[in-house]
Amino acid sequence: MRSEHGVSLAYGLLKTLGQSIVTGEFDGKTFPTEAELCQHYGASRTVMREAVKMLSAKGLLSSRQRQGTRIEPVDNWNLLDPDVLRWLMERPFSNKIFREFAQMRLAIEPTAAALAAEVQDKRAIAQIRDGLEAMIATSGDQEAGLQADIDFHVAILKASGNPFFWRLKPLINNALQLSIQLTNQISGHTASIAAHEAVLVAIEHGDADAAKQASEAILRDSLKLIETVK
Amino acid sequence: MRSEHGVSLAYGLLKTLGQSIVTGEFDGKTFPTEAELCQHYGASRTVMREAVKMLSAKGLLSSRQRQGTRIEPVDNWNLLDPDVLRWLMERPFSNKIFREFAQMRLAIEPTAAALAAEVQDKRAIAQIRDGLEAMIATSGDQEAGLQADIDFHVAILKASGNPFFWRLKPLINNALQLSIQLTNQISGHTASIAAHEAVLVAIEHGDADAAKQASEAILRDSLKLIETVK
DNA sequence: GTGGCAATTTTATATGACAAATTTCACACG
DNA sequence: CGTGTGAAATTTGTCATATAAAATTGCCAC
Repeated sequence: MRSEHGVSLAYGLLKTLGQSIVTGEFDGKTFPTEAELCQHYGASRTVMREAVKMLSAKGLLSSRQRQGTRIEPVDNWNLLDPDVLRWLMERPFSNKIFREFAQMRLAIEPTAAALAAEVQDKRAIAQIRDGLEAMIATSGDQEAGLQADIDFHVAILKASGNPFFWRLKPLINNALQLSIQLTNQISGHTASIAAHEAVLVAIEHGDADAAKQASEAILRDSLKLIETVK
Repeated sequence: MRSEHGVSLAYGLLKTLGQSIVTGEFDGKTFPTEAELCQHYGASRTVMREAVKMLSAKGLLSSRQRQGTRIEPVDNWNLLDPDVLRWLMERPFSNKIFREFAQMRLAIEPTAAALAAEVQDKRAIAQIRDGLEAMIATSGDQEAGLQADIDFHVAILKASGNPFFWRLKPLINNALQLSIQLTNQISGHTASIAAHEAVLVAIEHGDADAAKQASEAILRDSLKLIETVK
């Protein structure tokens, strides 16, 4: 999806610069001027400015005439932007942010599951079931199993009917895809098919409380797993 | 904060175009080409492209050579970007999104309050108290009272120690500031000072469960208020 | 030393030119 | 009549250069 993002110079610079910023490559130094950036990366001012503007839109940079471009305080970075979160999670020693993200999921997904039980969006619920069945079917294949796990969780967000929950899809996608590097295992999904099924059944039965409990159980487990990683 | 965003041409176009997109001004029509946009808004290609790139960074647009620029499906809009959410809430008939946002707060803030009770960040807790006291002190002044209410809630997010929660600050700021237009009243904060105090006290006592319950009570009330608006 | 003016630095904007990608269209050929 | 092939057209992507505007720095007069 959106493969063109990788190819154009502007999007390439977006990624390169974004990663450099979050990994702290510019810490201490003053951020380069446009001219220096162009020189360093061999790009024209046009594309460099477009990249800087995109990073500004994500809260990482800000520019002012005569003063130059600065890296914004981390508090202003838009953590909830898929690119930003991905860059943060890709860098070494990212345990902390994985843990914090898991904690946020723990706040959101059980509520989403409860809502899904109330809303009863049949099509979306069918997608949750598809995810679960794919998890079962792919219990051998790690790669496909992870994707099925992801599909299951994001389908619940969709079934909640709330677009704010649904919008976490790309974040969860990134986080779970990358979490393997951290835990060296597929978030234990094969072990927890029963737990996942409990969520689905509760949603299908319209039992909001049970759905919430079951979802919470899954996430507490995965949070526990992440917390074992030092 | 960031006053320059209002003045420069690029940021002006960002806002104008962003609002036009979310209010559906381009629905049905094909999105204009760069040349047409420049013509229409009297801007140079340089700034127009920078504005389009920023909107692309927020998920509203995407461009491809020869094919032109298109508005992305709503599902791809980054709802969790402060600008995008603000544009959506500013448009007429935005009840739905206010309700959905309140629902998300209901998932997050009680968890944040519980975490705050556990973490015991003294400085952040002091800010929660500051917010509450400002709410009491400003019970006459609507404007200041709202700001105090906002400060109270975002201070809890900060006290949770989780940057994902903390990142909701600008969203909540926007939402509460704008909610007056919707409900024609200051989210009933004067009436609920006791409820707010209950949250603070629970956090100070390190009682996570009580903090969660009390926070949930406040948010259920404000959600109820929003739901009365047709 | 102090106020103000001038020089300097850096981003902001404008314009023109060409490159690259992708669709459209016409034409030749079977 | 279909079909593929290549040329033309369209639109964004990239580059280079010039000028404007803002804000800092420094100098100079008083």
